[in-house]
Amino acid sequence: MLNKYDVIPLYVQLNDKLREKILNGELKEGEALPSENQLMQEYSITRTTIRRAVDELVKEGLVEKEQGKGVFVRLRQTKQNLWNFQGFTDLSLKKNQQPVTRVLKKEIITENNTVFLKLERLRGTKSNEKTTWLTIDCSFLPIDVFKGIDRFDFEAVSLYQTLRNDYQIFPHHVVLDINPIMCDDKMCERLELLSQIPLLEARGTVYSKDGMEIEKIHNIYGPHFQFKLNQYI
Amino acid sequence: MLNKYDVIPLYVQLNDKLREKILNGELKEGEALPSENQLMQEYSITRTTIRRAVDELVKEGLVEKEQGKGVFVRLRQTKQNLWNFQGFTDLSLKKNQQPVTRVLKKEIITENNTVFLKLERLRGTKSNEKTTWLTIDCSFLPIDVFKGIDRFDFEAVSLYQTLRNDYQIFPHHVVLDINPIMCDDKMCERLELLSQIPLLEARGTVYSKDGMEIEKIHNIYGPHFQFKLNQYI
DNA sequence: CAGTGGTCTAGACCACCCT
DNA sequence: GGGTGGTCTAGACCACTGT
Repeated sequence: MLNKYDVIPLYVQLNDKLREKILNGELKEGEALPSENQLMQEYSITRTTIRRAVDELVKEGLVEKEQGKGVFVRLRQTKQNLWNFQGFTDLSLKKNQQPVTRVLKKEIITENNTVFLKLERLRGTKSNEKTTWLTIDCSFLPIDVFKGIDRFDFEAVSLYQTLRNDYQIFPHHVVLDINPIMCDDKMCERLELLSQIPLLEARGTVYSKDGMEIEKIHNIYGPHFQFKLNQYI
Repeated sequence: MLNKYDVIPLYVQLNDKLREKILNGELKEGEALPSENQLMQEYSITRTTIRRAVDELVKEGLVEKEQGKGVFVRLRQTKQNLWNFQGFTDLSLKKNQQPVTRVLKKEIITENNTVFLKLERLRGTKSNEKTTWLTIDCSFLPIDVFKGIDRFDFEAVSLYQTLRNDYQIFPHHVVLDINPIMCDDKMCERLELLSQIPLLEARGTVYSKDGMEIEKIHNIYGPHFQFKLNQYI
C-alpha cells in the first residue's frame, strides 16, 4: 500500500491516504480511525510513523484524539460555522436552508502581471421564500492555474467543488487579515440592511497543500453571519 | 536539569526551558539553538524527545529549522496568529516592543453560581516614550480553579505566565465569537482614538487540554491591533 | 482486564549544508 | 568530511477508557 522507497515520506503517504478516506466519506463523521496497532499491521510501518501521520490530521482539523478511546473523525466544529469557504453549501443544507448565490461580477483582470478571474458573489440562505443575505465574497483566481474557469456558472455550481472536481486542487489553508469596517451604501443595499452598521471584512489568500496560491479573497460578512473561531493556542 | 519523574512530560519541560531562554534574551534573535546532539548530552534525553520539544517551538513561531544548518531563533516573523491569547507579553517581547498593561478593574464577581475574578486590562506597547494602546481585555477567571489569584499585580506580572508558573495550567484552545462593534465614548477615550470608528470584539472561552474552562474573555481590539488568522480548511 | 493513545529510549540511514 | 536536521525502526512503560 505504501511505497517505502518513494521520495515522499511514509508518514506523508499515510497522511494523504487517511485524509482522502475522510474527505471521500469512507471514514465518516464521528467514526474512529483504525487503531495504531491495526494501522501498524495494515501498512507494516511502526507506530512512530503512524502517530506522525495522524498528528498531521489533527493539525489539519480533520480528526480528534481521545486518550484510551481512539481517533475520531471530527469535521464539524473547526470547519463549519467559520466561513463560507467550503462549508457554505453543506452547512446551509444541514440547517434545512437552501443556499443562494448571486454572481455580482465576473471579469478577467490583470494585477501584478498575473491574470485573474475576479468573481464577486452575494451569498445567503433561503427558507420560506425569504432570503437572508450573509456575505459578499470576492475571489481572485489565477487563470493560468485554472484554465477555462471563466466558463462555469457559479450561480449553479459551487466554486470549491469545481476546483476539486475539475482541477483536482484542494484548498489547504488560508491566511487572513480581519478588520472591522463601516458599511457603505452599496454594501447596505446588497445585504439589504436597514441602517449603516459596522461589518467584518476579511482579506487574504487561500493556499493548496504545497503552498501554491490558489485564490485571493476579499469577503464582507454581514450581521447575520456568525463568525466563530475554534483555535488551538 | 529535567525531572524524569515529574508528571510534566520531558518534552514539555524542555520546551518551557527553551522558550524561557528565548524570551528572556539568553538565546537571541538569529542565534542557533544548541544542536540536537548537544541537547542530548546536556539533558541526557533522546533525540526524539528533543525534536518534539523543538517542534513545539516551531509551532509557537519562536524558531525556524533549516535543514543541514540548525534551528534559529526567529522572533520577528508575522506568520502566526496575531492576538493576545498566547500571551500578550510574550508576543510583544517577540517583536522587541515593551508591553504595557494598565489594570482598569479587578473585582470578585459571581455569575451562574461561580465566583470569578474579573480583570479588565488596557494593553499596549511602548517605544520611544510613546504608548500605543492596542486592546481592552476583559478576563473572567474562576477562583476555585485559581485560588488566591487576586493577590497578583497584573500590571507587573503576566497573566499567562502566572497561570503557567503558579498554577501549572496551560491554555490549549479557545472558542470565540467575533463581531464588529461601534466604538463608544468610553472605549474611544481608553484607546485614545480621535473619532468613533468600528472595532473588533471577541467573546469566548479559553480551555485547557482536558477541556476545563480556564478563562472567559471579552476583548476589544483597537485599530492598531492587526487581527491575523492562519487557518487550515 | 484488554485495548487505546501518551511518552520515551537507543539505535539506524539518509539528505542537506559548509568547509 | 563532519555536522546538521529528516525519517524510521523496534522495542518499552505508562495513563486512561471501557467491560
